[in-house]
Amino acid sequence: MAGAGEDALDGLDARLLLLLSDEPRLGVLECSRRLGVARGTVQARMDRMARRGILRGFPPELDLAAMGYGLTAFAVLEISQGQRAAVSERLAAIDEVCEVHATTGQGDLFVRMVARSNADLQRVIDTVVAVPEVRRTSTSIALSTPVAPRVRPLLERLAAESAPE
Amino acid sequence: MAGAGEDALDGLDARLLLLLSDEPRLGVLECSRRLGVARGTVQARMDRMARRGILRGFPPELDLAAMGYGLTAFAVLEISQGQRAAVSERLAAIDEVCEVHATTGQGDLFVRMVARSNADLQRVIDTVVAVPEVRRTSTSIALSTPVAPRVRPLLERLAAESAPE
DNA sequence: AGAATTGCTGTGCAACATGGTCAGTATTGT
DNA sequence: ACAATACTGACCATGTTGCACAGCAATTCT
Repeated sequence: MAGAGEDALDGLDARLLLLLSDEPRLGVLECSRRLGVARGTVQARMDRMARRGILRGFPPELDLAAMGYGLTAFAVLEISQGQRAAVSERLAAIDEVCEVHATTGQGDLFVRMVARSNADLQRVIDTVVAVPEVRRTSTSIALSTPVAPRVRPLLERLAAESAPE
Repeated sequence: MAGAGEDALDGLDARLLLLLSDEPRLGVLECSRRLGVARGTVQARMDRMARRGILRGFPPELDLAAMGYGLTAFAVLEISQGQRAAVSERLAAIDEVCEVHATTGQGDLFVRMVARSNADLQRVIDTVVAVPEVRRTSTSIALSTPVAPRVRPLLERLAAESAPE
């Protein structure tokens, strides 16, 4: 065995995930061909990663902008002490709220939301700040996204670390 | 036709996307069965949404925490005027930087990053703030995620809007 | 050392899904 | 009334899936 942390991804796992990232609709068979391993191996790896919770599935990736929700905004909320759960719940009820994190530091909650237009965004922000336990908010609009959500570099590093024996 | 905005998603599109969100590995045939339409119809809808850029694909969804990257942190960067591109480029070169947005408001760039441990996070943050054009930073650590990235509510609204004739 | 375990390979098989095409039908637009 | 568009239901050849099997190598246990 590798000896070190055991239940970590090895090079093959990482290469498989990279392959699937690039061409997600590949079947198990194609993957096995491209990776140069047997089909059963790929199947076993995918099962194992799924069991471990690493590979959660293959959800459709939607482009909100293409769906009409061209605006993204972020908000940092400061809330009344002990109201995190209550506020989170209310935020979760707003369709346009796509993500909420509780954070350390000045703000307490960090919110990502989308909207169709400036007017729509105004409405969404108003809805968010209308949550009673919210004391102070500071919002900003995303102008561009120099780095879109990605995991690839980490996978590549894993693949590089484990492979070059 | 619907009469209104034409190139919008209709109820069937939305229901298809919802279905795929719930069970992403469903084949075209299964989808057609569950939606009660012909296979060709599903195929046509998926092709159309793909052409329009709405449906970008089916990338594997990975759980970074399960992969060992249990910590997520956010940073707001204030940078020297006109250096956005330069800074973005440097940030993109850092593996642990998973997302960067340029924003309005006080901060200029908003960064999401991950790390394996506190020590690792320290290192990552140091790397980020070491970018020369960065003037001021404020980082916070994600303690929890009351609302994980989601699109579902928007799809459900679409499905509800178009369907109930 | 010898035995057992584990992981990968390569094969075979039946069941099923895929992409393609085609004709028939309803609905919408001119 | 005619053309265009969208959906249906069927067909086909091909490829893929899930499963089980035996052979092999490396590693770990006793």
